[in-house]
Amino acid sequence: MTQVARIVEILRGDVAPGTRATVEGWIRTRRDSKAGLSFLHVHDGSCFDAIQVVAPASLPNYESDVLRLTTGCAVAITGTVSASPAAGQAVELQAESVDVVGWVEDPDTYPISPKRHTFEYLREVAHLRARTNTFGAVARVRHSLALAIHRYFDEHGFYWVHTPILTTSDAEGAGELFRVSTLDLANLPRTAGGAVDFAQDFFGKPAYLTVSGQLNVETYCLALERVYTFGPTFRAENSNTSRHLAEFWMVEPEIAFADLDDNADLAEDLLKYSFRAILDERPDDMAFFAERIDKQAVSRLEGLVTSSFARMTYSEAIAALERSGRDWEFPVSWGVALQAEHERYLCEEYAHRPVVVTDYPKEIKAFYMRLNDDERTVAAMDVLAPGIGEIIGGSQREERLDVLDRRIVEVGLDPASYSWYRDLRRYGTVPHAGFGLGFDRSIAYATGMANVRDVIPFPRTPGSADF
RNA sequence: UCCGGCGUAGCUCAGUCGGUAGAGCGGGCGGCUGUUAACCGCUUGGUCGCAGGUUCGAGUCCUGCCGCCGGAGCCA
Repeated sequence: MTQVARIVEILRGDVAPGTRATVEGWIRTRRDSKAGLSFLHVHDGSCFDAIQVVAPASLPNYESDVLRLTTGCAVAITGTVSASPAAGQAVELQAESVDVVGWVEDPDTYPISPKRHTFEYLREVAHLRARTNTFGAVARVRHSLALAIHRYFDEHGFYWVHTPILTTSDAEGAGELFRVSTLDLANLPRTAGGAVDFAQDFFGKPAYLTVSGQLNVETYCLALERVYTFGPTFRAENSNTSRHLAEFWMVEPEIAFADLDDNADLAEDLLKYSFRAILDERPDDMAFFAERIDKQAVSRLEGLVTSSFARMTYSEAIAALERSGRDWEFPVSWGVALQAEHERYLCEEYAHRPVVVTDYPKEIKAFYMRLNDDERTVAAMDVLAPGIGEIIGGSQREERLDVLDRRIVEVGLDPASYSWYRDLRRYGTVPHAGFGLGFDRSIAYATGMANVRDVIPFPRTPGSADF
């Protein structure tokens, strides 16, 4: 009886030499030898490496099938696992049968030919790019990081809360919203005044895709104490950068009976735990990233998990920027928002590691962030990572109803629109805090991939939502 | 949205001063070899993004449009 084995099981030695096994996967390369055999490299996604299959010319379908195999063909190969006599691999599979499950109908135009491709090109063939070394590695690291994040929270008493994707809250203030409607766009119902009559829409009012689960998850925080969201988030901003997606994944923990220091501790602990997990669980993929994508990929993570993050207040950051003697494109003074060039300096040149910047001027932050005693700043924090910029943004939340109302009015919003959010402050309010971690940005940071469009399977950006 | 750059073979690119379209890789054929991003030879392969304009002649110069990429802003 022959068992189907994942390639990783064979390569790591779980299948003893001499054992018959079947592997199922896709051809990466084929090399023929006049010694009377062909070498097939087969990958199945179970690990970075492909397995070398030795296909002897004595196979009945050697001429008809094996010699016609090209990159991308799907195969099922049964053979004997054996030690490899040549350098390059410890074990290989001596084929007894090679079944072609699916041919590549035209090797000349197969989009993933065995050569280097630019990432820009591969985005155009996103349905096939997962077969490449790079995107297979990204997929495995992405999976590993997601599971590590869930595991961290589970081990620390957090509950995963499924906050809604659809929302009718139109004033979250975190970005442009995608409208969701079942109205006939070509024949919109109108009110007497001529406006679109959203009373006839699916929810009886305007609806959108969520830009953050935070406000919702705060409600569960004030019941279960430690909670988090992990799901897709949507922003209809016309952002065209290597760090922005219209649909991205965000992790938003929220902790009760906690202040900004607890929040920063959590952010640092979570990042260290989950990045350490990548190093432990995906050494093969990370070695590839360090070799081919970004030489610092492994050393950067190793440094991150063993050293503490730098921490400074916004005021200290401004002072450091002023002392730098740099000629900033955007002049620095207390009260201005930190620009990309400032954030880059702080983590890449000033601290040489991730930096937590806290206590920003209230004018440049959201209304729900807790007002500090100085009445000028709020208990906000950003975590800045070298090479990628802001990967975390968070705050201690304003738990005092009178102060919250004052802030809502100050920024021009209507307290009546936040009735359930205000109720949390009316009924058993407690200090609490939380943050948003950009999951895709974290993958980019960990792998050294330069563009978040290449760390998510099917990127959505302005003007682009194919596949 | 703003600034900059780029659109030439399946892919990555070169193409000089405006003068009949090139290379590498891939694919095909052959050679060689327990090979390993193999190597050697031959070969295949083009709406030069689209539409106008200038010119005897445009891949090349001009105008408009479309698409993509990078940076900025917004943010995660």
